[in-house]
Amino acid sequence: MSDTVKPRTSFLIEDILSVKDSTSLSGKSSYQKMERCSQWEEEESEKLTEKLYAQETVSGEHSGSLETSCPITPESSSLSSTGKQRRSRAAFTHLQVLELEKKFNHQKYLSALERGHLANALRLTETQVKIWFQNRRYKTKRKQQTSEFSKDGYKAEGLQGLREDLVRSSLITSFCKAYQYRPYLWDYSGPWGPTLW
DNA sequence: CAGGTCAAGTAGTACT
DNA sequence: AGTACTACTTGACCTG
Repeated sequence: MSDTVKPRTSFLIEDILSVKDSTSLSGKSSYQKMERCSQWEEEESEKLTEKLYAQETVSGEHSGSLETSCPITPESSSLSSTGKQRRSRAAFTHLQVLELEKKFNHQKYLSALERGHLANALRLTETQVKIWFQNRRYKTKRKQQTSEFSKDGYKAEGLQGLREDLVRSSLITSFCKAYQYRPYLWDYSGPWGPTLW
C-alpha cells in the first residue's frame, strides 16, 4: 500500500465539492472565505487547546488525558447477561477529539504514515483514527446534505447571514456537540462562554 | 423513557 | 487478495 491515500474518484469529487461548499458562504470568492474560515478555526482551536490543557491539568480528573475512557483491550470487554460479548464504546478524551478535529480541519484524508503518527501521538490505535476520520467525513457530508436541503428555506426567509454564522462557528459547534455529555468541563463564566455563539 | 450522539460493525465497492 | 473507502446500522451512553 502506498503512503498517499487516494480516495475513489467519485467520492473525491464529492468531498471536494462538500469541502468547498461547507466553507463557502455564498458562492462568491468562496476560496478566500475558506481561507479566512480555516485560519479563524485554527486560531480558535489553538485557544481551545490551551484552555483544555489548563482545565484538565487543574482538575486532575483527567490526568493522562490522552487515554480513552475505555481502552480497547481483549480483557476490557465484558460479557452480557446473555453470554454474548458486550460491545464496548471507547470515549475519546477532549484532547484526543480536539487534535483529531484540528487534523480533520486541515485535511480530510490521512496517509498511513500520518495516521500512524497521529495515533501514536494521541495514544489511539490506527484503526480508531481511521474509523474516526471515516465517521467524521460521513457526518460532515450528512450535515451538508441536510443544510443543502434547508438552503431554500433560508433563502426564502432571508437568513443567509445566519447561515454564515453557523458555518463560521463549525469547529466550536462540532467540538461542543462532541462533549455535550460532559458539560461540567465547560467554564461558562469565561471568555469561552455561550456569548461566543 | 424517547431521542440524540458516538465509536464500532457490516455490506458493497473501487483501487492496486 | 488486501486494503480503504462510503453508506448505513448497531449498541452503549447521555440528556431533558
